[in-house]
Order: sequence, then C-alpha cells, then structure tokens
Amino acid sequence: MTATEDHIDRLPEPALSRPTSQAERVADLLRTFVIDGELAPGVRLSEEKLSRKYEVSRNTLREAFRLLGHERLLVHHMHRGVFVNRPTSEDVRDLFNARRSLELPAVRGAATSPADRVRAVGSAVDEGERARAERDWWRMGSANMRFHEALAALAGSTRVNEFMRQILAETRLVFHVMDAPREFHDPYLKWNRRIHLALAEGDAETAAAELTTYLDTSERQLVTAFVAMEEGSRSARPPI
Amino acid sequence: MTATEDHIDRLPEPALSRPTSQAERVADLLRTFVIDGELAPGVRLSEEKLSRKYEVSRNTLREAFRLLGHERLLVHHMHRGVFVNRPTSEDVRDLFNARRSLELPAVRGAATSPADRVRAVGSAVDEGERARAERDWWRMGSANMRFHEALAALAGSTRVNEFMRQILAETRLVFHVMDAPREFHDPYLKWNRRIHLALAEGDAETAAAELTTYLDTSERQLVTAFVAMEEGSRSARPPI
DNA sequence: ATTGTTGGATTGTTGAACAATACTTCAATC
DNA sequence: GATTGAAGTATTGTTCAACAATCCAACAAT
Repeated sequence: MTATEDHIDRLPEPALSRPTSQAERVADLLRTFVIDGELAPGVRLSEEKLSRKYEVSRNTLREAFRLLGHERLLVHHMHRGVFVNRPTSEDVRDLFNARRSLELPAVRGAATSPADRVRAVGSAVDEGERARAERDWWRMGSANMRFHEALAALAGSTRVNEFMRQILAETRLVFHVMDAPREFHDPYLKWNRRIHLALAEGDAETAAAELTTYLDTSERQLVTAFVAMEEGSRSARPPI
Repeated sequence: MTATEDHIDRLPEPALSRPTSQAERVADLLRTFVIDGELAPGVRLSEEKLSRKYEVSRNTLREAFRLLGHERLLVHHMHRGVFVNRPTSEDVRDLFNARRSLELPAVRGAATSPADRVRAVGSAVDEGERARAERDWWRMGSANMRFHEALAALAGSTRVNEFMRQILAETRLVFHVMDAPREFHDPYLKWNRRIHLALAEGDAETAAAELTTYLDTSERQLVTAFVAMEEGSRSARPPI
C-alpha cells in the first residue's frame, strides 16, 4: 500500500498535456499564422469564412478571437470584426520600453540565477548561428526571439516569461509590417554572442551595457524605418 | 475649409469610450467581483446560473470567461467549468518575483521619468493615508495597489502598466485566500511614504533599497502564512 | 463636393439542441 | 473495509439557426 503510494509520488509531474478545447486549438493555429506572417497585419478575419474553413462554429471561433485579442495579436473592432494587429511606431517604442524593463534587470541579476538558465541563452545563440549557416532566415529570427526570451527568463518568474513571449510575438508583427527578416536580424547575431559570453564570464554589467546599446540601435532603426513607412502610406492604406 | 480642418485636428483624441460588447461588460463585472472578494477563490462559476442571473447567453458568458482566464483571475478546467483562481504559495513567490522585476528597475530609473509620474506615486500614498484615517481598510488596500502600480508606471510602458495591473489583481486574490486585509496593509503605509520621499528627492537608490526590503518582508510574511494554511487544509478542501 | 438615404453584408447575441465528459452513487469483488 | 466497476446525473463543449444591431458602399439629393 504505502509502497505503491511512494511509487505514485515519484511519478513525473502532470506534464501530460491536458485535452485542449476546440477554441484553444484554433487559437493556437491562428497564433502561428499571425506570428509566421501568413496572416498579414491589417487583414480582417471573417467569422463566416474561418468557421467554415476550420470547421468550427462561429461561437467557438469567437472564443479563440478573445484569447488572441488579449495577446494583442488580433484587435477587435465592434461590429466590424477582428483584424491582425498592425503596430504603429508608437507601439514599437512601447515594446522596446517593455523589453528594456524586462531584459536589462534580468541580465543584471544573472549572477544569482541558475547556471542552466544562462546555458539556455547560449543554446539560443548556437541555434541562431546554425540557422544562419543554413541560410534559414526565418529560423534565425525565431532563434533571436528565443535568445531574448531566455534573457528575460533569467529573472525566474513564469509570469514574466509569459509576458515576454507576448511582447516578442507582437514584435514579430512589427517585422511583418515592413518585411525585412534577413537584413534586420543578421547583424545582431554577433551581438547576442557577445552578450552571452559576458554573462557566462559573470560580467553582468558588460552584458547589460551591450544589451542596452543593442536595444537602442535596434529600436532606432525600426522606428525610423517605421515612421518613413507611415509617412509614405498616409491615407494610402485604409485606416483600419 | 482648411480652417475647419485645423479645428478638427485640434480636437481631443478618440478618448470617446467605445461601445463595449456584452461579453466585455460581463467580464468587467466579474472582474470587480473577483478582485473585491465577493467571489471567493476556488468558487466555481456555473455557466447556467450566471447566464440566467446576468441575462446573457451561455455563449457570450464563455467569451467573458476567456478574457478573465487570460488574466489569471479565473482558471478553466476542461469539462469541469471555470473557477476563481486560488493562488498557491508558489504563485505568491512568482508574483513577487515578477513585481521585483517590474518595480525595482522602474524605481531605479525614476530620475529620467516625468515629474507627474512621481507625483502620481505621492497621491497614491495620500489616498492611502486618507483611507486609513477613515478606517476604510479596503480602500487602503486599493490605494496600496495604486501605489505599486504607479511605481511600475515610472518605466513608461503601457504594456508594462497593464501587466502590472494584472499582477496586482492576482495579488489581491492572495489576500483573499487568507483574509486579513487590515493587518497586512497597515504597516506598509509608512514604508510607501518613505519610498515616495526618497523618489521626490531624487534618491532613487534609497527608494529602491527600501522597496527591496518591503517586497522581501511582505513576501516572507505572506508565504509563511500561506504555507501554514496549505499545511492545515491539506486534503481538507477539495483539490480543485 | 458634401450630405442624406437605402440596401446588403457582417457582426452581436440568443436559445435550443445534442455530444462529451466528469462527478456521484451504489453494487460487486477481493 | 477498501477498491474496483457500472450506471445515472449534471454540467460543460459545441453546433446550428435565427434575428437584431451596426457598419459600409453605392447612389440620390442638395
């Protein structure tokens, strides 16, 4: 009796993926579409067409919309429908401010965080370099996201991790508004490597300094490109 | 022509509160109930009863559930329903880690943030002291939350602000699990005052140091109380 | 060119229906 | 006596059809 109980206690934690609802499945699907850019920013998602295509009722589809709306991947306009979020230059600034708030203190406190979390940062860099070698630009971008996710994870809060994932997902939308996945990610790989190196050597301040300039230049680059684009397409595109 | 256009440009931004959907209204209602403790942690929210009580269909109610589930105020169990989230001691730790990540760097960077944001911190303290004078313990708790919200807002990111609001809303649940609104908030008022004073004087490091000890002691106090409670009610309460 | 008006399309919301699942109860078994 | 097994019940998961509310585009009127 007690023997079996002990065995049960030793069993792996409830890592068994719980059965997910239809709404969550559809939300997962749409999320990847949005993040991967298959659904471009600004596109409207018709309830009727999507419910027919994915064979779910309009009601469950709407549940999925609510989930993704809360993640800022979709925006809901009353009586007009849901659209893939199209970030503005103001959003870009806010996103980078949020990243500064999350990533910099996490890096500064890296000395007190477990070694495997620092290793996770390193493996993200490795993955990025592998992707670069294979000229897989999209995977390179994903690895870059993973890198910054790993940086925020140094803080050790699951809630912060989730928030960071959202921030990065929304950042991907920024890259989709202007489409330049390769040119924007390429020069940052070496930077990531340097940041990880400093972290591994326990020099958190250097890592933080590098990260600061990284974020600053990246933001400046994006914002200028964005503002130019916004000027160009003023009233050219429909003002969703 | 151009004259009228100019006038229009000068008009206040679209601060006009958009018409909200039924689902959002219900979500707002339920949110206040959960935060105010009228719906205790662990309570199950019956779709049938709630839809009848608030005169909305089950479908729109479920949309509201999705919204609140994403805010971690409700938890959704497949085929079992939604429950008011009941945080564990592990959640308490995670919440405080998240707050450390958000509040401390915001305070440290207070020198570069606008003066009105620092004033907002001060007015939250004022409000807390007024509430204390009137022995309105609940409002005192709210003011304390506002205080920390204002601290995080020093960072100047709307996304961080919203995240912080969620974190604090969830923290209220922690206070509801054990119910001691007065004793827990009372000693912290003086602390808040000191933190704001240091901020107003431009001494960000002192403010950060005070905040650190504040968070540490608050967390320790809550966690110990929590663990004791969890030990006591092991398998007494149904393991939702 | 601006301002009404109208009709069509889409969303917002409802109510009922049925399927799928979890919980409860109670009998059967070791 | 505790565990297992088998209904039965209650609740959620999901769909569907319907209608109201609203937006939008096209056209008419000024």
